Amino acid sequence: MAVTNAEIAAAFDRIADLLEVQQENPFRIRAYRNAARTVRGLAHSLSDMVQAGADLEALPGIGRDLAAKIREMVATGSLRKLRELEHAVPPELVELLQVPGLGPKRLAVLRDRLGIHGLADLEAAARRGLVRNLPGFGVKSEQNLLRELAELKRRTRRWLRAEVEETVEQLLTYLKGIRGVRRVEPAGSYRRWKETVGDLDLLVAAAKGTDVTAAFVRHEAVERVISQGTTRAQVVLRSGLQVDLRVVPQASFGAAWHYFTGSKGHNIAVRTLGVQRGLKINEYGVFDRAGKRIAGRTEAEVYAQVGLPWIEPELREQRGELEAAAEGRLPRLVTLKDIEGDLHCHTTASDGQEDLLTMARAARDLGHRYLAITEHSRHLGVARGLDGDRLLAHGEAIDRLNEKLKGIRLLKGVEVDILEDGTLDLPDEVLARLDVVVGAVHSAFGLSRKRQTERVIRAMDNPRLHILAHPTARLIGRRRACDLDMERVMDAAVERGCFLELNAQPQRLDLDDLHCRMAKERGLKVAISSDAHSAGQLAYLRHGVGQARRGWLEKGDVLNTLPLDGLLDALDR
DNA sequence: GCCGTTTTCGGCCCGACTGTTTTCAGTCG
Repeated sequence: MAVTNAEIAAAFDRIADLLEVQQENPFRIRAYRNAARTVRGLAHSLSDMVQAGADLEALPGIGRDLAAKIREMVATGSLRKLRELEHAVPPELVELLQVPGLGPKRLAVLRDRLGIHGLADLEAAARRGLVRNLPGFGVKSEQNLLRELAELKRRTRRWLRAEVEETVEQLLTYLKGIRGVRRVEPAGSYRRWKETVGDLDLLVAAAKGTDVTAAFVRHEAVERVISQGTTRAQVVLRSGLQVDLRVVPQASFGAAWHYFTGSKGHNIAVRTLGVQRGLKINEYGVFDRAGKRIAGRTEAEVYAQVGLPWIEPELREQRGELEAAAEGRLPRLVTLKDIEGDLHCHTTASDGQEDLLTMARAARDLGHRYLAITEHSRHLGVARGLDGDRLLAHGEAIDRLNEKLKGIRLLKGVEVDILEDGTLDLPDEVLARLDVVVGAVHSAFGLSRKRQTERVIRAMDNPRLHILAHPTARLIGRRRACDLDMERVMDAAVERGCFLELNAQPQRLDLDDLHCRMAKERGLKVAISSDAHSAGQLAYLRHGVGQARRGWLEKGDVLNTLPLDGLLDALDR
């Protein structure tokens, strides 16, 4: 089977880890990490690109050597260099790099002086008090290592972005209440709307002399303080979430916000543009050769100094946004306000929690002009899926409600199961009487790539199907994506006049950002849908819009930015 | 290992905090 981009990226990262343990040239290590990031962010399969004879060296951070390694990986499925390194370095040794506070230098000391080769060795040595006497270590670092080892066992999770939204709001409110604080904003991956966040980055602009970090670490939710200075503090909340706070003067706010929003790769690229113009860019501003600050109050000022327009945070992933900005072809990203309606939700008729009227009113309150009611079909027993008769009766109830409703139109729909052989779970004559047919895989997730791809394409062969829901069926952190040849699926959808969904449930966000970009390249419109199972969940659309924006989608790339008439035309296959 | 309107060699983003030092190295983001 063809090697995936993720596998190639993982191999490069693994090489970087191993080189790090060997204390290789840090720039060489960075080159591997940069390449891994580039590969991970590609919208095309490298296997296909190699087969098509594409110029790999045109990719950022890929030169002669790494291009050859990519071709080797595609041809053989593995890397000789990686095998040699794995042979030379004990695997447990690499795990030690995960311990916060332990880098390659101190790791080498532990290995050479105490023969430590893994987490268990380190714990035993620290407990016996052997670590404190090593050069560069002391009692404090020995204790810290023991605590980090304990932490490591219970931690190592990422958080769904949606999970930490409430915490963010609470912390922002708290920080704004501190005297002398002028402005508080989230930064980091949270601001870039990544589907998961590893920790939370918050930025504060404060008047001189305001002791923000002292007040911050006193917040009731803070369990432990990792570090605390005058301009920066890192804490762990009771929930286990790590929060990094930075404090800067107002004149530096834009530069700092840009810097702490990242991504790291984007920042480095912007700084490098600065260097080329004789400028130094840091979190305090943009400085000329004389060391005079010439910008920094706003992000736009910083970008302007390197000759670029302001770039939306969701695009700052070092995936071509700087080039697009330089050439004046940044996308005008879709916004929540562009959304005209929602094409996927459930009521008490299947596994939803609220009735038709409640859902309709809630959707109208969000400004929607239409809402498709898409109950499950009979095959999905656990969700009390509907058979044809119940579904048609439900449709009559929707018709009756539409006569009374003002300001919003309910569409008759279904989320019909795509069975293992690619047929749909309800007869065509039932589907023909609906406005919107959403099809979804809810079983046999583990089929081979070939069979899964054919299954989905066969479902789209049925002209009654309009939208393929949560195409990969992944659940972030819980169930991996189905193995689909997404390029083939998308090509097939375009040929057949089908659409793909971006399911906005926080644990799905399926299509993901890269898939959105693949769709856009093909002119395939995406439906951003809440899949709400309650009235409150209708607002989940914001998560979907965030993901869509990460995928460079514009208003015209999103199916449900169409007004009702246009939508019904588009659904007419 | 990458990369080039200063360069095909010699650079490679930059600052904060901690702990161990007694002026700084290591680590992190």
